[in-house]
Amino acid sequence: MDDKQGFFQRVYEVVMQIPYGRVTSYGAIAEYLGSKGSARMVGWAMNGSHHQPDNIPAHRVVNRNGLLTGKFHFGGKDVMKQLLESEGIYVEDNRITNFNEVFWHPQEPG
DNA sequence: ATTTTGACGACGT
DNA sequence: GACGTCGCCAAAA
Repeated sequence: MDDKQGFFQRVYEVVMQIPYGRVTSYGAIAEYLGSKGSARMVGWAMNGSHHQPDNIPAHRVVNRNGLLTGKFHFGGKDVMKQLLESEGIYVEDNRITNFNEVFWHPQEPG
């Protein structure tokens, strides 16, 4: 909708489409956007997600290992973990144990 | 305009 | 299989 000012807005739209109780990886989003190698840009976009008008479930985005790499950006140290657990996602030692079960891919039903 | 960065990923050792 | 390095690419300083 409206004009996409850049790569960031594109990322936000995809992240907001992540279903409840599901997670995805930076690379998956980047690949969906056509820039497979720009997984870092996705994370960077998340850095600005806080000042976005919409609620960006950035806690549902983890790296390809299912590791909560960006948990430090949520203010607290275990905020991200608790958010994921609140959605039925099992997290242990900053890592999603059932990552394979809750993994979600953009533009795919599930 | 150039340089630095950065919540990653894949490959090499 | 753990650790190290390179590569990608776009935005902020």
